[in-house]
Amino acid sequence: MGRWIVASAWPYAYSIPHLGNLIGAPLSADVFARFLRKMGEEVVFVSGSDEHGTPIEAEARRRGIHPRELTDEMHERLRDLFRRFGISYDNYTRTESPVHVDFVRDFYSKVYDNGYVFEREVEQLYCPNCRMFLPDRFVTGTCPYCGNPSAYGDQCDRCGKLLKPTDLIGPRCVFCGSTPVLRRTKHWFFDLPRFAGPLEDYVSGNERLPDNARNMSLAMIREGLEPRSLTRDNSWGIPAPFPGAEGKTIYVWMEAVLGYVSAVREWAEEAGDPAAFDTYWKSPDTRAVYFIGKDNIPFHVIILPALLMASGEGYVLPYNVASTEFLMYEGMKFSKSKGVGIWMDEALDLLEPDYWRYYLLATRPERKDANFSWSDFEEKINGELNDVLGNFVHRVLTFVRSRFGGVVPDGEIDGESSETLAEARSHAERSLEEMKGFRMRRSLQEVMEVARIGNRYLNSRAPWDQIRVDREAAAATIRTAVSMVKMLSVFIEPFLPFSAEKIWGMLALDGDVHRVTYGEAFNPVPGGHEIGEPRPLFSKVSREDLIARLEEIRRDRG
RNA sequence: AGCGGGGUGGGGCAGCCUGGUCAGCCCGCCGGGCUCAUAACCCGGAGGUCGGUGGUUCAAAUCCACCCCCCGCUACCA
Repeated sequence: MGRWIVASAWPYAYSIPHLGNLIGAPLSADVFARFLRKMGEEVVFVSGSDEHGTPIEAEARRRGIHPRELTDEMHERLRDLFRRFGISYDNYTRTESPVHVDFVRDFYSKVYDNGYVFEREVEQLYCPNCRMFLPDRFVTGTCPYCGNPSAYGDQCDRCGKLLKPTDLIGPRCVFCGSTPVLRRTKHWFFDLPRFAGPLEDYVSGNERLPDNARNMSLAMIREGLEPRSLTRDNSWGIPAPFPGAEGKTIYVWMEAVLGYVSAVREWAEEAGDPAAFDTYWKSPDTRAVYFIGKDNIPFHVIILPALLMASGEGYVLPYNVASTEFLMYEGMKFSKSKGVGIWMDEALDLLEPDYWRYYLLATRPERKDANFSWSDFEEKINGELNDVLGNFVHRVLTFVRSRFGGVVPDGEIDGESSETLAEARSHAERSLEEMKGFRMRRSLQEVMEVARIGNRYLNSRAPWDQIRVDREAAAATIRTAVSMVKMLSVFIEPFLPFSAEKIWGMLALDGDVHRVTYGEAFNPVPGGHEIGEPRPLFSKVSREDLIARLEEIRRDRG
């Protein structure tokens, strides 16, 4: 039996995640965590709201409220949305959690004591009106290369040139439009370059890392790492613990990544078993898996491991960083400002979560960017989720009701039937192999294959004919088919937990489908067992209706 | 610009690492079957020579070189 930390990227507590964010981290992580639990592994699945940083501080200032008021509300909304999507966190916490704050301060004290932090004076743009230093991204002006009047201090979105904020012609504060001035300030830096060697060994030695993550990281290491600033002049954040750093806070990124660690500590303490923290984070055989979008690779493959090393605490390095490519929306990038995409709250207003879970997992951007399109959505939901899976379950269960009075007949499973069960089983088992390799789309496909086999089997056995001439044979067919439905409910559970629960309920089986292990899935349903009332699991969707309703929802919300 | 990923029948993808048994899967299309089921399910068929060129090899979608096209990333936004 193994022990796993499943970590999902922390959403920034500023806006609702869209479907691309959902599949990239929380949903993928959830499927994996549920899979591990069914494998009988020890799992702790954590994430939380990332609530510090300039955007939130600036927004709070604009509204004249304390940032915490903003993040209190957003944290609750996020927690609620994840719950409604069935994301089975063991701990969904936040960076304002006292456990996290203490952990971060303690962690960086150790890194400091170990000699990996140094201070340096830098010049940075400062907005006298907002009375705050401006990160590069928050300075706007005219691009010196292409003349784009709304280039940002880090990059011009039109010509793609990388910029420094001081390159901009006519720089302005993005919040108030004032002209920023250069000011000197002191910052504390993490001496990342000193970990180049160990990092290179770690990255090149971890052959599980996806190609994109490994290659990108190795290239960065070889090009030369630079020290990373650990502090900011923001007031909203975790106070830096370094001597002389009063008034400085820890840079959000360098702090929020530690949430993976602190969230496990908090979970262990709340469970009344503080020692479990060390068991998870400090046992060399614990496997820590991170689910992130590809834009987060450098932070998880380079900076996080370096920080963990620098602490000297013996924390386990990432076993894998399961990064996904991006999801596009009708061929365009998701964009809140342009209204391109679908957001988690809207999705739940349109359909039950398993519809989204199915589509997103079947379309998961694993090796290249994938595209959400309504026509594809309609096709997959109607043709696969509804017609293949939903209809198979329904036709089997209604047959038990109408021909056997709702009682699974005590048919002896014959040769053909046991061959079919074996075939179904081999696909089910293959789905587990795919999952171990983080190929969730194929894993899901293999589970769906069980339903396809079931449909084929029913057609070839034709129990509606059998029952007129050979009730025994019909009984065998139906008991076999019911057993396949059971197999399906267990194997589909990580992907579609709500539907799995419905199927399990209609089968009226004992226990909890979320806890039952894969091994149990293969035990045939005994003859004489009475099932519940079958109800269709899904219904077909119409993209015109959905699009129209989405527009309605947006109108209502203003 | 550098780096990474991708280009396979009408659409969406797998196969490529470990060359031959690979041209596969889902959808769509055409034809047929069935009627237990949510006009669902099942069977058969047409359709691709695997972005281009050149090479390695007895043999290449699969290895090598060069070229073309699409997308993304490039670290102090989170």
